[in-house]
Formats: sequence, C-alpha cells, structure tokens
Amino acid sequence: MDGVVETTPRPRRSRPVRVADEIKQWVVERDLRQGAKLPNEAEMIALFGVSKGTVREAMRILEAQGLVVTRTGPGGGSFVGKVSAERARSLLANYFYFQDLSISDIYQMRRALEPEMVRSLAGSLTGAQLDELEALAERYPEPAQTAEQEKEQHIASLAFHARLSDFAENRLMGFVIGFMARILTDLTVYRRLYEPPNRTLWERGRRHQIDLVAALRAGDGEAAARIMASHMKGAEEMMVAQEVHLKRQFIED
Amino acid sequence: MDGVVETTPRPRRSRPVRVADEIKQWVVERDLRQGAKLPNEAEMIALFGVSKGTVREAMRILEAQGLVVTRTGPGGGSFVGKVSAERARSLLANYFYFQDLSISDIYQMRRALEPEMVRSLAGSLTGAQLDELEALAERYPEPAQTAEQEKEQHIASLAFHARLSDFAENRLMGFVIGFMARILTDLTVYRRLYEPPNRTLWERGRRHQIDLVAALRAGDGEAAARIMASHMKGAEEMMVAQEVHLKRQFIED
DNA sequence: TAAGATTTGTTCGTATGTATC
DNA sequence: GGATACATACGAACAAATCTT
Repeated sequence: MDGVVETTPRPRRSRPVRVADEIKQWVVERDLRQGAKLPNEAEMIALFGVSKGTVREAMRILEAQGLVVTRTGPGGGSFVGKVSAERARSLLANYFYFQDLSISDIYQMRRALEPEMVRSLAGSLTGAQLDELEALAERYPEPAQTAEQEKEQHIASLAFHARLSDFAENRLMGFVIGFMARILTDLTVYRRLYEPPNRTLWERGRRHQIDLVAALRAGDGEAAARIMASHMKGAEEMMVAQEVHLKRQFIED
Repeated sequence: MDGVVETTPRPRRSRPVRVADEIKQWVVERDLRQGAKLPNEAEMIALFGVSKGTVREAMRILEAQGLVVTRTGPGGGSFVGKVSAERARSLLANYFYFQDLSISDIYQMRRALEPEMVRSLAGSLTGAQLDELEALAERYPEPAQTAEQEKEQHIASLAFHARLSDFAENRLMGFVIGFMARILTDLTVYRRLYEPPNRTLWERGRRHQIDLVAALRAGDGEAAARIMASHMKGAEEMMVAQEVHLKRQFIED
C-alpha cells in the first residue's frame, strides 16, 4: 500500500480495439451521419500512429458491428453506415444462443407486446400496407395436408407478424416483435412431425389474421388488440400441443 | 428488361468476413461451448488457406461480436466466449442510435412488460435478492434538493429496475427491460433542469418501489403487477412533465 | 475498349510482447 | 532467469476492385 492510485486492472484491450474506439469517438464528436466519409487507410495510419494491419483490424471490428462500410477504388474508402435491423437481429441472436429461451418465454413476450402494437397501429396504416397484410393473411386458403405444408404455413403466419412489426412506429417495439418472429421462423423444431394437422386450430388462426386486418382497416384499435390477444393465446396452445421446442443455432449475417 | 436473373448485388463480402463465417460454422458444427479452444493462428492459416493478417482480421470480427476471446502466451490462443449481456446491449444500442426512439416509445414498452415481469417474479425470489432490492429502494430517503440530486435519484431508481430485470427467469424479457433501463440511465437529458423537484411524485415513486418489494416478498404477483403498472404510469408522467428527451449517443463497450 | 489512377485487399518476413514452465 | 509457445504489431510489396479518361 503506497497510496498510488491503481490503474484499472481491465483485461487489457488490444490496440485494434482501442483504435476502433478512437474512430468511433472521432465519428461521434463530429456528429457524422450515415454516408459520411472516414479518413482513408493512409490517413488513419498517420492519425493514430499505428500500422496498416492494425487499422484494418480496427475497421473490421466496426464493420462487423455495422457501423462502417468500405468500398475499394477511387472515391472509395470507409463510410459511416447505418446499422441495419437485420444485422442488429443477428448480433442479438448470438447472445440468445447462450441463453436457452423457451417457447413460453417468447409467448409471454408476444402476449404482452403484440396486442399493444396493433392497438397503436390501428388507423395509421396506409391502404397499400393493409393490402399487403391481407395478401399475407390470405395465403394458404386450405388446411395443410402434410407436415411439410404445415411448416410452410407456420412460417407464412410468422411472416405476417414480422411484416406488421416493420410498420410499427415504435421502433423498439417493432424490433423486439420482429426479432421474436425471426427466432420462431429460424429455430422452431417440431417434435411430433406426423401429428395430423388440427383443422380447427388452423382455421381459427387464419380467421384471426383476416379479422385483424379488417379491424386495422376500420381503425378499431381495441378490437385489433382483442383479436391479437386471442390469436396469441391460440398460437401458444398450438405450439404447446405440437411440443415445439427451440434449437440452439447461430444466425448467419 | 431482358429476363436475365440478376446476380445478388451483395456488397461483396471481404475475405476476412468469409473466414469469420467459416470459423463460426466450424464452431457450430462441432457444437463447441464456452471455453472450448479454437485452432491457433498457424493452424487457422493452414485450415482456411489464408494469410496471418486475414486470420487476424477474422478473429477481430468474432471478438467484436463477443463470440471469441483471445489470450496470449503458452496455453493461450482463441476460445469460444459467451456473449455477455453487456456486449449485447452495446451492440443493440448501436442500432437504436440511428432510430430516434422517444420517451413515449420506451414507456409504452415498459408499461406492457414490467408489470408482467414482476407478476412472474413474485414468490420466486430468494431472501437475499429481496433484501438487495429493498436496499436499492430505500436509498435516498429524502426528496432531492438540487437538480443534481434529482438526477442521482432518478439513476438509482433505474438501477432498481435494472437489478429486477437481472432476476427475471425469462431472459428475453429481462434483457429488454434491462436494455431500456440502461438507455434511460445513459441517455436521458433534462430540459428543465431547475424545475423544483415535485415532492408528491417523488414520494409516490419511492412508495411504489417499497410496496413492490413487499408484494414480491409476499408472493402476491397480482399486487406486484398492479403496483408496477401504477409506478410506470407515474414515472412516465414525471418524464413528460420534465420534458425529458433522449440524446443520440454511441454506447461504449 | 483500354489504359491509368486511386483506394482497399492480401500476403509475407521479421520483430516484439506476454504468459507458462 | 531462461526456454518455450503463443499472440501482437510493423512494413514493404503486390493484387484486386473501381472510377475516370
């Protein structure tokens, strides 16, 4: 004990990581927006006093996070890039790869959020958006004959929810709901594949989606929320009945 | 229009990115878990037929996503790393940096989720967890005298919610709620800093947290949900009254 | 079409840092 | 302290992509 203030015993960040942070800071300080040009490699080397390899590793870090994009050739270089919803979903999926989510975890969230989303959405969708949703809801007019068809219908149904989430004005809510639809699309596995499809459950789910679009078209938020709540309940029952479970899997960029 | 199917206009993935994907796949195929050792640099070079620099850039990409960690020295090398909640939050915050979330967006989510979370939590918390929450709720027994104090109290209150979210069994719900608490902690900016603190609102918020812990201790989920719903309503009112808004800002790793 | 300019992409050799034995 | 086994960093050279003329 000699009174010297300890330097932080942080797990030593490598030089590329430090350079990446400096670049990030450089961008934020200047309030650069999407498309703004960053210094080129040679300038970065001079700016941060590191080698070309280190600069490149730093750029790859930022690129992996979606924060910059890079092009070759004259007029090329690195630019501030908008992080896409797609990339954000992938990065988040990497986290939940280690978390063992259950079907009921996801449905607890869906029950809480999706009715709320459609309540807000009622009356604010354009005719084209409503038509698109209607088209999605009206695919597969007949109940599935095979397990393969049933899986296709399930995925189509999730596409309806994903598209709906794209339209949400609340981007946080839209993102979370879209994320769940994607997880369910990519990661659901059926245990009882040869179980005969349940015609009643199928018909009710389809009815719900069509009624939902009608309620949205009419601008009736309360009705839309009610229908969605009922739909979520039915969907969860179907998942439980089919003993669906989730599979651990990295999602590709 | 000549009927030729366009090749995907993908922005050409660089070799390091491709190698990073191959490594990811290599890991998934072998179902490696946290701590498993990856081939060292020399082996990677042979395995993927690329140079050291390319391998290093690929490893940086994976490191930036939290998927691997690297140590130097004998017995060192790269290892499968568990993505931390902290890192996942940072990566997600990068996405929302470009999305212009509003206070009401966040509170629409909090109102939908936090009562549901505490409903599930009732009766399943340990004594130690409840004591910790109680301690957090009972800080700042007196109303703030200055704007600075008020900000501190606000942050302390958010810490209560963040801690609660750590305890949620539903990791998706816990993550989203913790993410919002963090956004509010890091990014809130007060417009009317010198507004005299509202003693009634402060007292009510404090009361809510204490009552909430009591309800959780009693295992009364419905009461907990009711209190949390009321608390969220009050918190939103306070934010609106103070004309709080969010600030665009990258969150550091 | 072709040539030239510009900028990133990739490789290799070498040297240094760091942790373990 | 010395040997060993790793990652880390640098610099120079060359390759590839893309834009301009």
